[in-house]
Amino acid sequence: MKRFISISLERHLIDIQTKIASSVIIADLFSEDLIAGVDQAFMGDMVISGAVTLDFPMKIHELASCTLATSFPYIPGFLSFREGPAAVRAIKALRKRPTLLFVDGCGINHPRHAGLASYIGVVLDIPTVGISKNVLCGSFETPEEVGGVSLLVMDGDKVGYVLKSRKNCRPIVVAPGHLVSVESSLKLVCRFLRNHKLPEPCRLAHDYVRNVKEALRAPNQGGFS
DNA sequence: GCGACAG
DNA sequence: ATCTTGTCGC
Repeated sequence: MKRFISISLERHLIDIQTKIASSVIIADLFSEDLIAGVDQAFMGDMVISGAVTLDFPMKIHELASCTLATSFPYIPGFLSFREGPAAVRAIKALRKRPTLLFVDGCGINHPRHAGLASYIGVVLDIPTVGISKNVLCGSFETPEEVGGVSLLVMDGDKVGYVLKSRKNCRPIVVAPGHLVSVESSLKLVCRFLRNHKLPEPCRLAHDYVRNVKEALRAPNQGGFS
């Protein structure tokens, strides 16, 4: 395999992640007043982030997006430096600040306990939960039954869960990002599951960012020009 | 040393 | 993540 960044830059980024991790608080200090989800898409050398806030019946309340030039390659363990900046700006663009944010990516279930969800949570000081479709690190047993859950462990510590959220779908990984306990991260995800593999905040943010991307690729094809 | 490796 | 049609299973 090839190196994408220098040893010195990697060391610097690891320092940043170590600081992020030291700022992370794993405890229930959140409210469910305004739930939100954020997700990113790529088009050429652009990163597009879409943030959505939800209303009571889990419907979209507000949308905001941010498109930036991609400034960092994808390197496992360093995703926050690639997607974090755009995500932070998309969330800041929301008129109402979320009180709980669902992020597509790892939380404390990360080599340095500083995944994208933790990064966004600390930078914005907003409670976050990380949801990923694949395991980056940690050991676990694969749940087979729908609704089945197993602990995700790292060095003897519980850092999250692997959840079989829907039939015929691979299990998803859930972990706290910031200001949410390990137990609550799972309860929250289960509470916002609605017959899909991913919880509504993530699914709606994903749909939204895909629409933003399509609109950028085909300007004026949405009518009213 | 070898393999794994969020999106 | 992204490139992509049909297709198998609920």
